[in-house]
Amino acid sequence: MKEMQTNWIGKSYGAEIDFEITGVPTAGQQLKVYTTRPDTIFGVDFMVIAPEHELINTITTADQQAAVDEYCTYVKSRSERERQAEKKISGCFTGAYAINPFNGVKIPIWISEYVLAGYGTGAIMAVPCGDDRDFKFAQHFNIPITNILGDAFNGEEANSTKDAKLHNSDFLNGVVMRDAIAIVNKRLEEMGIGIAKVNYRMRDAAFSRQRYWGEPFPIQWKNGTAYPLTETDLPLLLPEVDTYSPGPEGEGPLANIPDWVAKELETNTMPGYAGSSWYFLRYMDPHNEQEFCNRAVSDYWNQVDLYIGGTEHAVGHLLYSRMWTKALFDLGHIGFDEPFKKLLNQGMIQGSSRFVYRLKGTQEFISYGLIKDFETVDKLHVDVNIVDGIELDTAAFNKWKPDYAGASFQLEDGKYLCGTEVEKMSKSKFNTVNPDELVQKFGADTFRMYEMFLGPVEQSKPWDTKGIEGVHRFIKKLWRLFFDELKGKVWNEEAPTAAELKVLHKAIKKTQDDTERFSFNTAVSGFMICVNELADLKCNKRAVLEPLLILVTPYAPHVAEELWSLLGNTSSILDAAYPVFDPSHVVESAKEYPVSINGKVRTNLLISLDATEAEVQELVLANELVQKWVEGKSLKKFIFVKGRMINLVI
RNA sequence: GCCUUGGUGGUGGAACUGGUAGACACGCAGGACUUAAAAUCCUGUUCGCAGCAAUGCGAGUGCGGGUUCGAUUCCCGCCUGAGGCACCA
Repeated sequence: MKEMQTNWIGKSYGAEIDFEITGVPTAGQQLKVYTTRPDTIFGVDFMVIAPEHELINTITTADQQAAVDEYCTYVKSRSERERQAEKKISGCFTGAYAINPFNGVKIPIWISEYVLAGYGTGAIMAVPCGDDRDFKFAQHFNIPITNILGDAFNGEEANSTKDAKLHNSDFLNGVVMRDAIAIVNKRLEEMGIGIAKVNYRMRDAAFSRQRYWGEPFPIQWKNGTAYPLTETDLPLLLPEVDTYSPGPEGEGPLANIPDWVAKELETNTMPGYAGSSWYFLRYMDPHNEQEFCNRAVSDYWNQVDLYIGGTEHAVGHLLYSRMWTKALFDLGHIGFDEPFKKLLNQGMIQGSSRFVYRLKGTQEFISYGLIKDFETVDKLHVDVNIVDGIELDTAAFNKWKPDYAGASFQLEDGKYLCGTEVEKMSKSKFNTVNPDELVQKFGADTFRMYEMFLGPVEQSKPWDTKGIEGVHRFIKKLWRLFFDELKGKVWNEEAPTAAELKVLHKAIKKTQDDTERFSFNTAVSGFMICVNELADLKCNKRAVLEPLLILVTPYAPHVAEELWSLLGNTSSILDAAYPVFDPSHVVESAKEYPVSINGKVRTNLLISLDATEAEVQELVLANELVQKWVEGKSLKKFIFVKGRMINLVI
């Protein structure tokens, strides 16, 4: 996550260096390159400039003019996509040379599309022995390679290390590369031909959307120039509209409002992250007419405790939110420079897709197990709702789409079997399931709890309703502790027993711990255990059930609230005090210890937790089964971990 | 190619600091209630071998090694799934 953000920002430390250019029609020109490795300056064997670089026009020699023109035309003919996809090595020599400022060596200047115009200066110094791309380029065009790495360079592939000692590097010989960077930078600055520089990756982040729902820009256009509204005209509110359809010529819906257009107001609106980057601050002080949030108020509420979001927000919402917060912090408007205390990445619920295989050019469908016998089949997504497991309902398939009305099938064992794949859930993949049906059948609480019960929140997994019955049974069982189908109300005001209090307080502890560490699936299983045990104890006592309901509330809020009110409570369960764990209810006096002999469990012994190690050893050795194993051998070691286990080494 | 993660029964998963692997649930099998079904309840369910049985023995957390009295957990090497990054000099 942090790495994604780091990559997105793309901060790099390097240097800009000016090189004299020689052997060209127009004298006195300089080539400015950006490099993160000034230490490798004695290994520069050629320069590369981007095909869009402006120097091309003035440094290309007459001899090379035709070749350069041809190359630039070729590059223009290739789309961005092509350039990304097929990474062909291509380039062209300009005929010009740069001069290495330290040793006067003439360095040929090449053009290649592997250098991007938009980053750094659009020009690089190429060091083939230290950079993979430069190395491949040099090999491809037979450019001699200078080795400044000594034994660290094998001549077969580039080595990008910073830890080697420099060779062939004049005043840097023997210096570790990492340390040489600062030395070179200092020299360059003294010579007035270079400067240490931090670079960022530029992003095309359009802060503008052609839609209605977003903050309107307080911008007014006059003769094609944008002017900000004066402060007295703020806030600028979205106008009421009847329709959200796009404006003429693909503009935003605001372009449909005559009044808005007449005032020449900007018709685009701000993107989602404009408001979502700081709305949590406004929530703290929503009615403040003077400022976005009073400092005393934000000091009181402080940071957001928990941010739950998928990784897709890493470089979207989360990153911008952090940036805005840092800016507001620097300006002194808030007292913290990170918006969120804690981050939780929930996993994605994926879809489980099903496929059918159509013989090319026909309406004949081949069952999954048979497709290897055919050469050309089309693999097509099929609606998961007409597939039972992996068996296709062929009649439903015929009805699914008009095209398939006349489809025929090649079956295996009388069935048409589908292929499967786990993918992102998507309508286009026909693997979506509608939660409404499940909510209608089982209720929202069951649905909610089942999602939690599926497994750890941060894990992605395919949606599968196989176990939902179990959660639903649990909720019904919880209900039956209060109301019996035949007898009606069964809950009572009797005083709880020690055993019942133990069950309750075990549950309080477990829910607390598991919720704290976002282990919702195990918390749900804890509730199941608690309800199972209370049912076994036939406990229908209010004194136990009421606290349990409060624990359950975040997990099954509707049922909890309903039962809470049926118990006669007049205020919401959301306002009830959270139960306090009392360890005295769950203390054990004895433990059923597993007794291992050489690491294998051979028996269990119930032993008091008060017993000393010597007493335990005596008890264990007296045991018949243990004696059988120990017989004839000597006890080498006795391991006793109080409250855990016993191990005998013989 | 680089980085981050995961791999445990038929299935989803549990085991929090190295201490009884498989909690809880699904599914399956058998049983109770019922004219029947639904609902509910009870019993069993990692695999293999032996036994009428209670039970016993052995193997077992992707694979191969190591550390340890003891490893799903720690270390080394490998296989494999998922996600992200990738001409950024």
